[in-house]
Amino acid sequence: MDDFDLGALIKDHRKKAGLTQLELADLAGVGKTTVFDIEKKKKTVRLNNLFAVLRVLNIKVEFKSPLNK
Amino acid sequence: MDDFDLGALIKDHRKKAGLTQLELADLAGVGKTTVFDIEKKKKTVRLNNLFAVLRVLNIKVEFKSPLNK
DNA sequence: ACTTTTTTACTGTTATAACAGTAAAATAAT
DNA sequence: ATTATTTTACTGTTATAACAGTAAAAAAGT
Repeated sequence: MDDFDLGALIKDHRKKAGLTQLELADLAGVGKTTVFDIEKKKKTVRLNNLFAVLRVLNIKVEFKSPLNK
Repeated sequence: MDDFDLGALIKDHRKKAGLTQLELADLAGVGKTTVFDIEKKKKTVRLNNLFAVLRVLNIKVEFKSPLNK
């Protein structure tokens, strides 16, 4: 669940969108270091910053449990 | 995507697991304030802390995009 | 090969998340 | 209704994420 390489997913989508780290950072309203950290799988980033990046790249988040499945 | 009430989901699962905020916090290895903040939809929590809580509650995270769908 | 762009990596500073402690509401239990 | 438990809310302190700046390494373009 947690070992999933979210950084690679984001990098891949960023590339396909033709964006540099800096451009993505600007669009998401975060610093370039934050985008770099996220792609490098840093786990201590703030949720709102990650979500801001995901929003730009049109990546949606879903939460699944044995209950609400 | 972002307006989803994750706090309510977590609170619901915690209740169904018969855990108090403090117990969940201890199990997840975070402070009680963090669990409180997460349930109150605070968006600036750290990713690793949120994931630690989700792990205890058996809630999985999925990332979906128009590409990898 | 050279130039330009991008990424990686490190810095010092600033803002703030995380935390334990406390106490007052709110809720549940007897 | 009392008591006990849990949740909410507020503190001050500490740890660290975020940030811009810089520069070197890597990649892409000419």
